Amino acid sequence: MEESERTPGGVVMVLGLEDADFKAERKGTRKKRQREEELLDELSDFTEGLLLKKRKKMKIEESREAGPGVEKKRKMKISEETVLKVKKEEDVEYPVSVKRKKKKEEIEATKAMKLRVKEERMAAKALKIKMKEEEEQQRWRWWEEERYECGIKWKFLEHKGPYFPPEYQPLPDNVRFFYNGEHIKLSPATEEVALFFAQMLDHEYTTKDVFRNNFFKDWRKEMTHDERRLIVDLDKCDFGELFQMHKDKVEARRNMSQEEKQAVKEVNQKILDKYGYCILDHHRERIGNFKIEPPGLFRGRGDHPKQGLLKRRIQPEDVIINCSKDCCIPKPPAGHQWKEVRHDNTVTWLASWMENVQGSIKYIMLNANSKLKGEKDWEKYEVARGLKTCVDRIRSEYQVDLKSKKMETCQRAVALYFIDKLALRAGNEKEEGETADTVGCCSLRVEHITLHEQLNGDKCVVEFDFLGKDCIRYYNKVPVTKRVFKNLKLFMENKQGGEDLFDRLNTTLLNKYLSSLMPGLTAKVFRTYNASITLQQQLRELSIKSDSLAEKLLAYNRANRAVAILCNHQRAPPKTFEQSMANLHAKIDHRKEQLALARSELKQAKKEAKGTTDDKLQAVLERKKRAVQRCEEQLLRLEVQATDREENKQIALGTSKLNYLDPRISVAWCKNMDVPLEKIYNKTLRDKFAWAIHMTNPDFEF
DNA sequence: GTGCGAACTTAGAAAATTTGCA
DNA sequence: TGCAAATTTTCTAAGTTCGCAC
Repeated sequence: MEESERTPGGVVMVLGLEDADFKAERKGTRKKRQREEELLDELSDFTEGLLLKKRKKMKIEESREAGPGVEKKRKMKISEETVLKVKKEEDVEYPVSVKRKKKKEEIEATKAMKLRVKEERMAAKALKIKMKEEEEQQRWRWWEEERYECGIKWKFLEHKGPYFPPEYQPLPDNVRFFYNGEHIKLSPATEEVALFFAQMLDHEYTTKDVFRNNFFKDWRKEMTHDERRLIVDLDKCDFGELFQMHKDKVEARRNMSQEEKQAVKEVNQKILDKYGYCILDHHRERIGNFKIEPPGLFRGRGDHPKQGLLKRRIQPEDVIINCSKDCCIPKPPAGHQWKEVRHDNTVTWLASWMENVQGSIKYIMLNANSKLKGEKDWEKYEVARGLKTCVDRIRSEYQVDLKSKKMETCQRAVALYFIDKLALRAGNEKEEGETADTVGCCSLRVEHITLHEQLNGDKCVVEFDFLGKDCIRYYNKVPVTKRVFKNLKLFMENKQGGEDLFDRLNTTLLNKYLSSLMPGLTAKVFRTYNASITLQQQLRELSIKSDSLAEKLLAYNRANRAVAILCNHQRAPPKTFEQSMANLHAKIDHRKEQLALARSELKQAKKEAKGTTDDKLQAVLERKKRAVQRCEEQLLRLEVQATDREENKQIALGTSKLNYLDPRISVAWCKNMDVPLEKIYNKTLRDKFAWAIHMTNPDFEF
């Protein structure tokens, strides 16, 4: 929901008026409004840094004065629009008999209305600026405060406990389950789990044997004695009516009226207001995941041996609460008790419970924009920057170690070479049969690499092919040094495909060695370092200050993409990709035609205006020039968009932006390139990286 | 030294919401 | 205005790292 809409009373009214007037303006209005808002945001951003709490009022005045360029631009735009509109109205031919007086009155009335609209719009904008300022002032600038002593995460923590999903509501009688063609009324517990399966019938999971078998095994555990005796074959189960009911519900939700949607929104907002925030050291902080995970079927990725098992419903009796001793302890739901209430300020979680499928602990933690997460994030990038100062030394050291006679040292050097060069993950050992078979660097097996003395003109090429985190395939052909190649041959000698490539190495040993080279250095720091340094280098290479905004953004995305490729951040190509690409190309063709037309009209106008000083003809000429320019810009934007989208087909940019790229590089780039930060960071990212936005100068270097 | 649990970060999919266009 | 596409947010699985117990 828009911030301004959330405010009760006046704001809604003002915005409502504005909207009504905009409707009257018809086509292109939304774009205009957006452009105006962008200008407004620019103005607001420009002033934000100047504001101080105590001088708020005075500063608002100052800020208006501080941005004359922007203000001028905005004013020019508005007056331009007014001129255009009046012009348009003037173009309308009135019957000769129409009284001039009436026309004059109408023009006056229109002018007055426009003035009113303008004033209202200005008022709404001023309010928006004010709200943004207030939000900024309310922001906890934790990065300006002193840090707590080692290990202490907070001194006061209060919250309402987690939000529990609603209890199961049994199916209505007209939704029936059939076994072997016969209608069976299931007990509530059996029915609930049946519905978990039915809801997934349009998902590939329910076609997989492992998923089906696991589900059936766990489902039978929920059945009554009689049900268990009767239902012995999943293939004889007919969930059709349950599935249909689910589909109908989804459809109904999609087709809800505006009022119904609003009502749902309000309910969710209330839940968020109550459970979604906590008080941490006198500041209200947003909680990241305040809801207990609802029961369902386990969706392990790839060939996960446990997919389909029942994730059982979590009760308050399973939940440990963590908060201050002296706070208002959260109350468990009526008739229930917490498993435990503890007061451990050396950890950041608010609540935790043990999950039944993998036996791991789940936590309720703070949002990424919180102090606790932000401080850690900042620290992460500082450690990565620290690596920059000693990476040359470390690299020469592992080059030397590649020649070591000691197998352990030699393997460590090759592994580190891969981690550094290819940004591979550390690769912990995993328990067989508990998870999908995925690997990282240290857990690579002989079967995951193929050595080529020669490949496509390159010497000493290593071909990698393995499943990494989330079962994402890593496939790469990399030329390596002769020494690395020779070592790999040695490591693979007399080994079967299923054996470990680095049999003398694990992540503990590797990280122990790394931490001896630099405090805080672990394998994953190399990923952060290489990602950030790549972004910085690519931005320097690709961006040109005189480029258009669209071209600058393409350069940024390309730099971002280089990192995503390095880190192997993939996504499934969108299902509608081909179609949407075709649509975009059709649009480009259409725009090209328009441009050709605009150009020929301009040519004609030039011809007509040549040698005359006729104001009307000159005005037409100017208009045609503008039209051509507009068309050219739009075409360029579309073409850039097409390139960007094509290059991005299977690559996920978000992960690196969120987790690997030092935000200060991006902030500094925006400042240097005069690119509004909003173009590359959405609201969530701006919130998460508030610390970086606040502290970064244009000359920042990673 | 090693096995394991706890705590935390990183990840893509799916759902929800917003935007753009005819 | 309604639909489709794009973007953002939510969800939770799947990693990494660290410290403790034996």
